[in-house]
Amino acid sequence: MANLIIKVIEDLKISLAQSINEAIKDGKLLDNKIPDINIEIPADRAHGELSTNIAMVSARVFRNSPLNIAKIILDNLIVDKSLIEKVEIAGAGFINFFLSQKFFSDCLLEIKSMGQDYGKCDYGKNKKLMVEFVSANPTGPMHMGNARGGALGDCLSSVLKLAGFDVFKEFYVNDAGNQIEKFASSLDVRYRQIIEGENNVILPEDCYQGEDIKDLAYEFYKIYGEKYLSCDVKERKSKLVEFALPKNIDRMKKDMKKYNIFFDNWFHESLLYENDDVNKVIKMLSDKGLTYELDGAIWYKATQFGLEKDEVLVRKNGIPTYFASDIAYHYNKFKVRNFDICIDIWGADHHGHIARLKSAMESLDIDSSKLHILLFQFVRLVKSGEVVRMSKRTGKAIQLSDLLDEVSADSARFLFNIKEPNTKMDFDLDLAVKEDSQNPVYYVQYAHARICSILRSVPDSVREKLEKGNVCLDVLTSSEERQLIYNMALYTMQIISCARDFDPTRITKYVIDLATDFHKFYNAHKVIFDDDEIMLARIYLCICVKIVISNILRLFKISIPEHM
RNA sequence: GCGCCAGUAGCUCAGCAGGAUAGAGCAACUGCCUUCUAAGCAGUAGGUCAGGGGUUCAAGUCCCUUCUGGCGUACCA
Repeated sequence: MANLIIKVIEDLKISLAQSINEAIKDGKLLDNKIPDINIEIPADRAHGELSTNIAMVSARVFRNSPLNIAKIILDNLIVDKSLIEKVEIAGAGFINFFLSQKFFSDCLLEIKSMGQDYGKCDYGKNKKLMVEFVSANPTGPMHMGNARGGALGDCLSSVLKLAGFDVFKEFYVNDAGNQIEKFASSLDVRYRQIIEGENNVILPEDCYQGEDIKDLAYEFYKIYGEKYLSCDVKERKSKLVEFALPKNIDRMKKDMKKYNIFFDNWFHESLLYENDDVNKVIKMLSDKGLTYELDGAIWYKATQFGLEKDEVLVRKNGIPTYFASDIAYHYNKFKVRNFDICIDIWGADHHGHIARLKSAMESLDIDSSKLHILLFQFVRLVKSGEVVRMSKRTGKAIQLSDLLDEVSADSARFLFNIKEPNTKMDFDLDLAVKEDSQNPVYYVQYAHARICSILRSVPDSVREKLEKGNVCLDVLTSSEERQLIYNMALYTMQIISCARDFDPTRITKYVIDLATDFHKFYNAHKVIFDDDEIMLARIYLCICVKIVISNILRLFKISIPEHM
């Protein structure tokens, strides 16, 4: 499945290494260790399609000038002339490679023959990987942060899958512990307020203040009336939670569906309590002498591992902390379900949790480097140049569902994947609903629709020739055509680099670039015109661009319009 | 105070494992549709890459430091 450009680069590295070894053998270069050979993509195509800085990097090792070293390497260098037509030394000692017309033609043949599979590779082969994302608290509605995390997590999962990983997507439902207790108390107060009057029952400050709690209590009241007013508090609370929690979880599932996100599993935190897993990991830590009791609480000796302070595992009220159950959860991911790599996507406000979780994992003999935490910074919603905090319609804090009422899932998924996760972002509502080129998702979709339009106007006679396969691609020599082909040639490498860095946002930028290359080509050249040979080649090129663009849109679950 | 993240054109941001002359879009100005979708393209103008040191053949990119902003520093999650 080796992709053409990747193969060319690998071969080139071998050739360069051979050439250098040859020169060492001949005494032309000092017999020292050769630095790693890097092949780069020059920013300026005047410098060729590929280049290496090996002569500069090795100047010190060989105690020679970069230009001399480059000359010596070039003297011995044997490359595949059918794919690399020119090699030159430039600048301070770069060695630049110019790819042949055959390479460009072969790229198109590869794309066309792989079709929907173009971009697939085995970079992550045999690696079982989990992406856990969104994992919104089920005590309330989902917010803008969940929207960003959701788009990032889902698209990252797709990229990793394409890169060959065995990907499992999970939503962690925090349906246990302290915040459920808080949820219960909040519901309880609201329920009693309905019956006894708002002024007669006070909502404590540490309860959830949101309107959604009131709504849930009211729904409960509509069904059961005052039935649970006089019963035991504990029973009332548990009835309220039993009623409200599934409703919230259902709503999250609906929101996710609307957002085109489907999880392989919704993992309930409560399961860790039912199976006593939380107590088990606490006991494991205790058995290693890593816990102690103070003020009625059980603490983890985090300071023993260089962290700032020790952390509570079990509160004095007996309820384990989020930290404790998260240790159990990650123990489950690695030691029970045997994932090789786990990626957690968190809002940046959780970053303080990383060090202690990793520390606890190491204490449980789990290699914490297998856990990657992807942090994303906060999102602000902006409309008409102003920050929007509340929904005008409902008067409540902006929720994910409000966003999706205004903005298409296509637009939201794309725009949340434009900015690198670890930078703050303003989500521009005006831009997101705009159906023109300013909205990058339309810009890309438009390129696809344009191609479809061209393909629709291909004359039947030409279509027949195309199907017979009599296409000579060597006539695609203009700078626009070459740029377009070369960019498509790099797609698989882009996928690998995104998978390596766990960053889906580069693919978004890549497809925008590709769309630009296509629009430029479109304006510079006519596809349907009187020269059959060139027409056939350009149609073939268009088909390939359509393949790559639609592969990416499909990857990100964004619609692929044929007309716009 | 300490820790994490950020600071690039008037605005919003790219800059992919340090590479060649720092790039887009928006806003401003100028062109390109009797010809495959102008939701497009070409051009002009716009910069002390927050400041200062350092490492390197080469620094927006790495290190140190100062300044500015966000977040964290709970028996919240």
